[in-house]
Parts: sequence; structure tokens; C-alpha cells
Amino acid sequence: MKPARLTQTISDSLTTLRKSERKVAEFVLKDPLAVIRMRIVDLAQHAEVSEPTVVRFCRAVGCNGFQDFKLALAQQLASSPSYGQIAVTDQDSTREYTHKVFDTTVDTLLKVRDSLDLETLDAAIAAIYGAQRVEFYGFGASAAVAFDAQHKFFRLQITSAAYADPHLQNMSATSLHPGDVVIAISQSGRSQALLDSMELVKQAGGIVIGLSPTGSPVARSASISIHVDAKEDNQIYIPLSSRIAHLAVIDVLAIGVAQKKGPKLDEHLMRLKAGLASLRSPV
Amino acid sequence: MKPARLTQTISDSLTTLRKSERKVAEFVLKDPLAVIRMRIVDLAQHAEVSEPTVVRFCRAVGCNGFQDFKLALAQQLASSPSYGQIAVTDQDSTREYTHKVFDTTVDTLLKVRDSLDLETLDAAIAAIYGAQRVEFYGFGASAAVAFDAQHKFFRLQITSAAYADPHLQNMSATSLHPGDVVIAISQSGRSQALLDSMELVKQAGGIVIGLSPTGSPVARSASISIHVDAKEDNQIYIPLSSRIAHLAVIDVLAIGVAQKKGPKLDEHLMRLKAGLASLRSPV
DNA sequence: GCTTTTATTGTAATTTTTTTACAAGAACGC
DNA sequence: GCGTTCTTGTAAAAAAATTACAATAAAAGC
Repeated sequence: MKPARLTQTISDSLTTLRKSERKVAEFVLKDPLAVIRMRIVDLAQHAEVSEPTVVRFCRAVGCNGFQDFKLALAQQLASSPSYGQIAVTDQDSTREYTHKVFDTTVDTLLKVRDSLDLETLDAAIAAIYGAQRVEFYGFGASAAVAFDAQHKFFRLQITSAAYADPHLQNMSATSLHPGDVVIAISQSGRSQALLDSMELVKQAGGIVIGLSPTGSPVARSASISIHVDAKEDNQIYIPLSSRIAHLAVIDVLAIGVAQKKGPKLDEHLMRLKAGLASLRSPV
Repeated sequence: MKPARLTQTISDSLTTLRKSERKVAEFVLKDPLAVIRMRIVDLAQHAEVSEPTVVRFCRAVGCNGFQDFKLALAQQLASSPSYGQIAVTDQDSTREYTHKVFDTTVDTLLKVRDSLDLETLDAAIAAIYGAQRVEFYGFGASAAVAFDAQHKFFRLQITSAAYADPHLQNMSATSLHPGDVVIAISQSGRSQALLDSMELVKQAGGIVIGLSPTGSPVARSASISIHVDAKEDNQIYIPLSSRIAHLAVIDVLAIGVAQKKGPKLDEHLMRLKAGLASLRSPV
């Protein structure tokens, strides 16, 4: 049977493997990413052994042959893409940091996607769908996320607002009606002003949907807490991937609500699109 | 270049594929998990086509052959184990459209990453670095991108502003000095008001960096044009992935400028972080 | 509506790649 | 040191993928 973590099995077997097979193992561990693109001859050459030795190595680590081994390795690497180094250093060329920015973002998105709790999402969608008013609160980088979200939900014919000002948040919060929804967005999950606003929302009978890291004060305080754990390796500079993860989560919420709204919404969006056309350059 | 999300590419190509190739595509989409354990003969048999047709199909979806195809498929399935249908219908479950949203976003990001022109990016970074003032203009969904960008560059100690109001844009544009930079963000690349503002910026001697689709009016009008071709998803009329691509591109610009600024910036960011701490909840 | 042309698909041969069988050589025990 | 066992490589066979080409189907032209 195939082990879950192939590289783990390989390093575990290192001691029991024969000398030549160990050469293969070491090479595989050193550069697994390269191995999945190799043919058996290439790997044999790089590890300085013969081809049958490679096959024997594959069998020794529980695979059914070389192809099977490559497949298993590829799968593992795909699920933990953090094999390449992602920290941004000063000497990076443009090409390199461009790739790093995009790759870290992709990495974060996939991690968040897999860690999302679907029932929570469903609950959040239902709450938004049932609300008279939907508001988005966030500060700093999350303020931009809030405005983006407001724009999106506005297009879905939902009465929505976005506030990055604690005074406005508080004023608006106290005027909410039971069943109304506030989406509190925080990358740190520790913004005191946001926590204060959330408290007012709850006092007014509103539902607070939190978008914040697991276990953070915002997450704990929210009525419905969507956990977004985009741990930033390069937090030193600026928040990068986490706000993109927030945007993506909001996209999911928007689509969920859009689906609940059904076909009537399509017509509305069509008209909206037609209306926008007049603001556009013909070519 | 290998497509990031293979199944996505396959369903996209469904219409352009030949009849027999489509049979292969449909079978692969129906049961991708089985395919990765198959040899080419098996797949040919199941799809009721010949083996060369399978190879042709693999090439048609951007792979280098059958092995390459299987590897790419295996990698994708590893990161989304319960992969089923990709076609979007109204009946999509939460799980499905969550995946769909994240996957298309990832797909877009990787496509944009590979299509970015590095020299243009370098030119843009140099222009921003050399400017006294940097402003971001955008409407609608791009307005949120502009505000996010403003926030980011503000943290890099760059005098920056973001305007989503054409009047403010125009007023600000006329007050720019030669060498100042405006980043014009547009998903459609066809916003007339934005084109007007850009004209004023150029008259004032400012440099316009455009973030828009290739060949669009905004792209043609910009002094430095960064092409972002994020083919927008048909089914929903809300901009989804493209604005995330814009954000990522701006991240790249920010990091580029940050590097040019060098170590002094680090100190500044440290102080900034310390300042923010007081606004945060202790736990 | 028939002929010519082009595009699509499958058959068969070729090439590539992996695996097996076996023998040479090294390590170990006696 | 000799025989045994274990390890590794060579070479042949098997399996798999790919290419070349021909047959057929579809489309365009007359």
C-alpha cells in the first residue's frame, strides 16, 4: 500500500536501504521536484547507479515500480508546494520576486481553500441572504477588502456599506436591526476598535461574521467565524497574501448569495452591465 | 508552460477539441482519479478512441505527452482530492463553488504571472521610485484595488493617493509635476473617464502606468503599460479573478520599490509595526 | 449532386522506456 | 582462503508511448 508521505518513508528507510539504493534516496530527497520530470535513465545517471537499482529502490519504499513512484512523489509535492523557498530576500531579481509573490499567493489560496469550513460558509451565506442590511468593517489593508466587498454585494442588489472609520462603524452598528449582518475583516484578528464595533453590533441584535485567524479575539467574538489562516512568511514588509485570501472568501460568499437569489438576479446584472457600457470607450 | 489547473483547461477546451478528443476529455473529467492509474491503452479503450488520439488530446490541453499529462493531473488531484465535475451549474454545492472560485483565481494568477513582461515591470518600478507623488486611479471594482495600493505604498513612505472620483482625479492630475506617476487600473481597459484623466496626467508631464488588458485603450494610452489579461469568468457578472491579479501585480511593484529603497525602509516598517501594536487587543 | 480538397481518426511500425533475467563481483562467515 | 550470500550491473525482453502514414469522414468547390 502507498504511504501517505512518501518522502517521510524514504528518509525512514535510509538506514535499511542498500548502499546504491541509498544514493538514489539521497538524490530524491535533495531535489524531489526535479525527479518527477525525470525518466528512469536520468535518475539512474544522476544518482550514479544503474536503472534496475532505481526500480529496486522504488519497490523498497513501497511503490509498484518507477512510474508508480513518480506519481506518488508528484502527488505529495503538489499537496505541500512549500518545497521551494518562498522568503523574499534582497538580492532577488525581478523575475524571482515576481514568481515568489505569485507563488506565495497561490500557495496561500490553496491552503485557505482546503481549510475552510463549509458549514460555516453556508451559515454565513444564509445570514447574509436573510439580512436587510449588510455592512463590512475593516481597518488598514482590510479596509480595501471591505470596500471591494461592499461593491460586490451592492451589485448583487444587497443594501450594503463599508466603513473603515471606527466612529462611522459605531454609529452604523447601533442603528442595525436584528438579523442584519456585519462582516468584520481583520488580518491580525486583534484590532481593538473592530472588537468594540462588533460588540455594538451584537447589542443591536446584528449577526457578526468574522473573517480572521483561528483563535484570534475577532474569531472568538464573532457570531459566525470564518477562519482564514494565511500565515505570512514575509510579514516584515506588507500584508500580501492574506488579504487576497479574504477577497477570495468574500467571492465565495457573494456567489453563494447570488445563487440563493436565483434567476431574477441574472436579469438585474444584465441591465447593470448594459448601463455600464455607456461609460466605456467604444474601442 | 504547464497549465496550473489542468481540469480547468480541459473544460475550457471542450468546445475547441475534435470529436474523438472530446470523448477523451469527457472521460477524464468524469473520473480523473481513475485516469492517473491508467496506461494509455486503458484510457484509449475506456474513451473508445485510439491511442494516438489520446496523445493528441494531451498535446491539445498543453501537455507534452501522455506521461506528462498524467503527472499534471495527479498533481492537481493531490491538492483537491475530491475533485468531480468542473462545469458550473446553479446546483453547485458550496464545496464545489468554493473550489471553483479558488481554482479559477489560482489559474488566473498563474497565467498572469507567466505573461508579465519583466522589463515593463522594471520600468514601472523605476518610475515609481523616481516620483515625488504616486497616485492610483480606478473605478468600480478597481477602486478597491486603488485604495489597497495606496495603503501599501503609503506604508513604504511614498506620498500616495487613490481616487475613484473622476473630478478629484482630474483636479489632482493637473497638479502633478513632471516625473510623478499615476497608476491607472482598469479591468476592462475601456473606461472613458479614466482615459480622460490619463490624458491630463500626461499633459502635466506625469507618467501613466496602465494596468489593463492587452490592446485596450487604457493599455495603448499608458506611458508604461502592464498587461493583465485575466479572462473573466462568463457565468458570473462580477469581476472575480482579474482584480486579484491586479492586486498581485501591485504587490510585485511594491516589493520592487521596497527593495530599491533598501534597508532604511526596514527601520521605518519596524517603527510602523510597533505603532500599530497599541491599537491591538493584547490576546 | 458529384468531385476535389482538407481535416480527422485509426492501423501498424518505430522508438522510447521500463522491467526482468541473469551473471559478475563484493562482502561476509567459516 | 574458500564457499556462500548478498549486492549491483549488463543485456535482453517486455511494455508503453509515439510517429508515420493511410483510410475514412467531412467540407468546400464546381
